Amino acid sequence: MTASSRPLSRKDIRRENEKLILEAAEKVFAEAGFGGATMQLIADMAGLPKANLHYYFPTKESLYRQVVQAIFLDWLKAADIFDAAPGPVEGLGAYIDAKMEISRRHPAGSKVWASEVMHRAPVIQDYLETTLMEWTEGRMDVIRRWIAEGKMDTVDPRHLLYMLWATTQHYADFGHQIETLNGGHPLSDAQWVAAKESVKNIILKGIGARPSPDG
Amino acid sequence: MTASSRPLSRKDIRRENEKLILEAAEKVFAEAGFGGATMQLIADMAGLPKANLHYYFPTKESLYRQVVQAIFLDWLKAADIFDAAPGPVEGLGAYIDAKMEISRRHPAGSKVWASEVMHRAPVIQDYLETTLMEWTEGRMDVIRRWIAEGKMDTVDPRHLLYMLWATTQHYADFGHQIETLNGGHPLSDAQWVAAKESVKNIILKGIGARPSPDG
DNA sequence: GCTTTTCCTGACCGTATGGTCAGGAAAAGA
DNA sequence: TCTTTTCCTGACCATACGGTCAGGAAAAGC
Repeated sequence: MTASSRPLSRKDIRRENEKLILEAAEKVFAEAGFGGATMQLIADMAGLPKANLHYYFPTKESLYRQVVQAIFLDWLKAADIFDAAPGPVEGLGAYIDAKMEISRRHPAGSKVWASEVMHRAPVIQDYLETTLMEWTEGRMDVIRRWIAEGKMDTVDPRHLLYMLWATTQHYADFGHQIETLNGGHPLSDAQWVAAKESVKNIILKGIGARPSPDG
Repeated sequence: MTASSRPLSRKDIRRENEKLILEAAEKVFAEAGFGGATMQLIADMAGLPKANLHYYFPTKESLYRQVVQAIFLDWLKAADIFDAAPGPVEGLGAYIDAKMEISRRHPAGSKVWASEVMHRAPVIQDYLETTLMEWTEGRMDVIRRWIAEGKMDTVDPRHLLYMLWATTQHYADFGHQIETLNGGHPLSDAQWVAAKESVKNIILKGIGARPSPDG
């Protein structure tokens, strides 16, 4: 038997409610944009009175900021695979898989990020200039190393990264368009596999990625 | 000497003001999203009183609808090159060039489109289901023909199209992020050329596109 | 010249929104 | 048990927004 009826401690309550609010906020911000989202709608979706939202998050901006930050951290984490890999086939392949999986499982987050950047990043500009900049430089170094080691063609690592981001996030950000062009149905499991394979095949072949010797 | 001081005819006035409003609206909708945009801001940017906007466009929705429609028609037109080409190298190459050029010259339009689709296309869903669907089917036929003629590898034409859209539009929709990662400077002419070449090289090689015999 | 149509706009209105607050409930701490 | 701290919320407020309208200016039509 679970402890379902045990009275929640203060910490539990706070954690639980913040989670409820952040999840609801992510969905509403993704569907309506920052300007179109309303605190009332987020409150309804979280099942809490509006005033309670303002108890945990003083302003709409502060709530939005936390949503965007959470997404950004998630993304950074998802790219750890990149470094450990012996070469582009494994590294970029796994990275594409991971980002496609995020697009599938977490499309709202991707949309919020896209919307934030499209609006000139009013809230996370400092992240772009520091954390993302450093992350990007590091990944470009990895790619340059692979090129120097003859594991792939000489390509501009920056534009390769942009292509990876663009293609994988497209399946979340433009998911509605893709769904419509799929006859109104969400992509099936098999179709997601096909999408991943298509992306990986074209890009890995496109950069002349050669499998590592000891596969 | 130009006819700068000639009194404008009714038609001229209407055309001129509608153009002013639509241009201002596209920018404001792109920067703030539909929900964040205000008629007052659009009016200020167009240099007209707010009530005058409502004279030409009865509601905010109707103005937004016209902005999105204009963008959509622009995009369709830009893809004519696609059909006439003898093979993927020329056809897809020219298509990538054209779409990259739109991303460079017309980024606001791309952002408005992206925002509309991300919000489940409340205004142009019918376009997605009819015009875009037909357009997509037609282009996939062309790609299948090229595959059948041995001019490129066997790839899923649908996901190839998505990759083309994603990659080219990324340079408009995420232009701010790209600019930030470029040290805060917009891409130079040379950098745009490099971007185009990178995209074309990777994708065309990735699909095994073979140049047409009579180049 | 006279009438009709189109263009223009300051002032106004109802509503919805982000945010506040007083006051109560209840867990934590002593 | 008593006090303190945290949690909770209905009612309220000021503002900003989309949209209206009456009435005037000025081309177009005759």
